[in-house]
Amino acid sequence: MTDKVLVVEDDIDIANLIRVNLVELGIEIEHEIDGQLALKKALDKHYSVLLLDIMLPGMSGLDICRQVREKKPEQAIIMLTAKNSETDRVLGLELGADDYMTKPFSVRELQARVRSQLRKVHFLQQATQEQGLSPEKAINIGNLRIDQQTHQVKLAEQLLDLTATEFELLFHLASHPNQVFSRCQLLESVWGYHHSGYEHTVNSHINRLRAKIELDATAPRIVQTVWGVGYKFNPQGVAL
Amino acid sequence: MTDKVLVVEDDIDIANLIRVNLVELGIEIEHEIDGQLALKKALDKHYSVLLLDIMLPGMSGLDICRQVREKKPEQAIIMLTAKNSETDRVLGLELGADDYMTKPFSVRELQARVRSQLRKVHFLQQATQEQGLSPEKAINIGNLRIDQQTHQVKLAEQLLDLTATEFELLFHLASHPNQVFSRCQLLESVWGYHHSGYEHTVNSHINRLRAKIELDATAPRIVQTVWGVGYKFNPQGVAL
DNA sequence: TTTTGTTTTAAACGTTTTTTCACATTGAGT
DNA sequence: ACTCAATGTGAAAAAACGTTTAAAACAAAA
Repeated sequence: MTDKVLVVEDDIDIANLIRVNLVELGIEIEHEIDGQLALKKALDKHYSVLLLDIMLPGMSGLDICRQVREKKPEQAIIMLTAKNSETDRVLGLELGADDYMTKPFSVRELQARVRSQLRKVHFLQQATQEQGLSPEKAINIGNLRIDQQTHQVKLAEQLLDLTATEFELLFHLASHPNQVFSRCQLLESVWGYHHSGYEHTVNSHINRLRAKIELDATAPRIVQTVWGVGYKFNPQGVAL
Repeated sequence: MTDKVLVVEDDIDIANLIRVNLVELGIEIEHEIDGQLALKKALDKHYSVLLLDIMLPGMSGLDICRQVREKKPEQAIIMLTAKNSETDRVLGLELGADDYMTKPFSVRELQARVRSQLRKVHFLQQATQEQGLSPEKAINIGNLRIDQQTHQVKLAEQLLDLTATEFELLFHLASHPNQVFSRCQLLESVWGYHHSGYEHTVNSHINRLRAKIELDATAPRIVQTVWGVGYKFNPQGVAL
């Protein structure tokens, strides 16, 4: 069964960002701007996960969260807010949210958190229905294995010691073999949208990543440069 | 989405005034005093809007405006000046500023103008995103395949090694089979408007492109010359 | 706080691409 | 065939880009 997620968010840009990146995971999206309408939908229909912005026209995300929680105690809810204030966070969790993301969030964070909720939901369903399966998300290409669960990377049975950023970078590139990403795109998907940092930073990380995964860092076969464009993951570089 | 605005202004008081009143709108601010550094930032990083004072140490705001506009045609720019002279205003707009404010300005005016630019930016982003939902990412004509995702070009299953410019040139021509483009038009669409260079450059690139894709570069069948007019892509040249 | 490790920024350096230019060639009109 | 202007060619200069290294900023842990 394809999971369905209700996104309640008034910023069209963020909503689209979420849509694109969840659809990529094979998740169906419904988008609602108005708080009141969203509440109605959330109560009437079935969604695997609710993604609620806190600041909304019509009704606060916190209100929606509380009312949904009353009627549907098992509903998975992730709160979403621009504020970074601790009070909101605490309040959100107290009102029954299962998780919380502060904007700006990276695409990977978004996917990870939603996936985490889906796993929980599926586990519950499995427990009650005594059936079901939850696919583990790990990348296996050639002799490269990237496991996001354990955050481990193995190349030819050799465990690599990557930092968090290096891992995300490699994971994102490897998730889209052969696709070229500009430094700007990488900043958006790995660091988070509208991340303000120099594109130069990407070079630095690519450099260190290569030092760890390439046999010969001066002639990269796995993470390759596309001149004047960006970087790409070359699956042939890890072919068995 | 939190928008970020770069304020380039050497008067600390004004800079603070701007900061306070834009933060109030939920906008993130970066402040830069020196013109040269500001230009670097503006080119390397991403900002929703640039607020440029004209009189600056290091480099004039007009120069910054011009140079940013060349590299980032879509960047929203608001010029800022103490002078009330019409010439500056005209000059600023000619150099590609989107809006103009003369000091002293009211807080309401500041907020209104910035918000107006943000609206435009968001609208554009939304428009391009929607357009990008069903993107013609790859071109397939005869035995020629051009893939934007991977930035790869295959001719008769043979992978061609094109530079970024060569790729764009071929892509643009192939996107409009049989349509003749003048060198000037090509400069505009491939290099970008406001490009200051000789039309002769196009010849050079066509030349190198032909050397790579044509069987016989002296008798081009794919990228053909239309005497006295320009160049065109001939689909018959790659027919199966 | 100190220490350690990571991330970001900056600068120096080497490479590739782009541009430019001089000259050769081609095509249209006479 | 001749001439003129448009186009093609190839090589050198200039610019753009990418890598590397080191240092600074930052954050986490001891």
